[in-house]
This record gives sequence, structure tokens and C-alpha cells, in this order.
Amino acid sequence: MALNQVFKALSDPTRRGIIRLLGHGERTAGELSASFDMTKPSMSHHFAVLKEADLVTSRRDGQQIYYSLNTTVLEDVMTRIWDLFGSDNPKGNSIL
Amino acid sequence: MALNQVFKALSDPTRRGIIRLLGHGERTAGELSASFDMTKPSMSHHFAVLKEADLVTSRRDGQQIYYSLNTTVLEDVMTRIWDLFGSDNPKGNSIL
DNA sequence: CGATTATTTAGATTGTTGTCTAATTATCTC
DNA sequence: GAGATAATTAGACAACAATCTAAATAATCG
Repeated sequence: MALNQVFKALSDPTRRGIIRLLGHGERTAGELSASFDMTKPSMSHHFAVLKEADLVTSRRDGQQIYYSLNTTVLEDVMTRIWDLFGSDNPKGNSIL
Repeated sequence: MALNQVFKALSDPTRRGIIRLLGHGERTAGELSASFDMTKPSMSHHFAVLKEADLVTSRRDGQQIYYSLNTTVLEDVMTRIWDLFGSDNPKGNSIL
């Protein structure tokens, strides 16, 4: 997991909004897009960034693509953020 | 605290490196700069970004400027990241 | 005050990101 | 297969970010 990509993905408010919506369960690309004042291609770009960071997964069902939170990544992210701020990390700079 | 700025600040590996070093205690701008293969003005820029995000504080002592982690912000950051991923946030989208 | 050291600010450059419109792919239905 | 719908990909463009060199500010010390 690339911590860099995770932070970049989270640094955009639209993407945090997408994540928040997905916290309530999977949604189609169209449903998510309807919640933001932005074109669908722009939303599609944000989906791609979130997928690249491994924060969401997608599956196609017919014409629609459903997005979900990749919950298995969250614990890892939190641990590494915690480590980042802690002073007792035995690994030194290895996970910068 | 602007979550946007926090994530942007953390999305650069040099800045995460600075934070990690500061986890061991305060350091001068010069000490921090010596740990990275980058000019001092570039490092100074990173310090400014971290300060802007309220992740570090600084104090001058003579010719040197000492940087420290702003530890009071960490708990807040962690809480808000946690909320971001949780499905039971009563505030809806208010803290995007 | 003049020289030296520590650090920041200014300005330029190059690469990256967010957004759009237009075009494309994938699927469904008739 | 043709038309309609859902979503992505391609390409362009403006705004932003990371880095550098050169210049400026701040403090110390003789």
C-alpha cells in the first residue's frame, strides 16, 4: 500500500465526500455522481484515484459499476498514520 | 483545523520524514535540512506547509529556529480520519 | 559597524492535479 | 443490429506544488 497515494487521495474534499457516502454501503458511479456538482468524467477521475490508492473497490453489475470502501485497508492506514506521529518507531525512516 | 491542508501536508514524503524526526523531539531548521538531500529554501518551504497545516510549531532561539510537533492536533486528526471512514457519523457531510 | 552564520522570501521553472467537452466502450432492450 | 443508458477514456487547459538559485532578513561576535 502506497501511503503517498492514500494521502493524496484523501487530500481532495470531493474524494473524502465519496468515501463518506460509501461508508453507508456500496453505491453506483451514477448515484455518487448525482451527489456532487461535477461532471461524470470528473467523478470518474476521482473514482480512479481512490482505486489507485486502494481505498475503494468496484464491481460491474450490468450497466452499472458499484463502488465500495476497501475496509481491509483502513486499519493499515490508521496504524501507519499513528506510527508516523509516534516517537517509538523501531523502523526509523523506512516507511516514509 | 483544515483537514484539507493536513492531508496535503502529509502527502509529501519529505514532510512525513520531517514529522518522523520531530517525533523524537524538537529540531532546528538546519538539523532537519541536513537529513534530506534538498536545499535549505526547499526545506523551509516544507516547514511552512507543515506550519500552515498546524502540524508543527516553531520558536526562535538566537539564530536558530526550533521546530516541534504540534501534538495537540494529532488526536483531532486521528478522530476525524476515523470519522471519515465510519458509517455512523451523525454530522453527515458537514466536515468534508 | 562589518563579517559570518542561520533561515526565510522572491521569482522562475517544471511537473502534477482537477476540471471540462468530446469521443469511446459496455450493456440492455426492442 | 439500432437506439438508449451508464460509465470511462482522451485530450486540453488553468491552477497548484516542488524545487532551484539569488537575494533578503535576523542574530551573533569581534
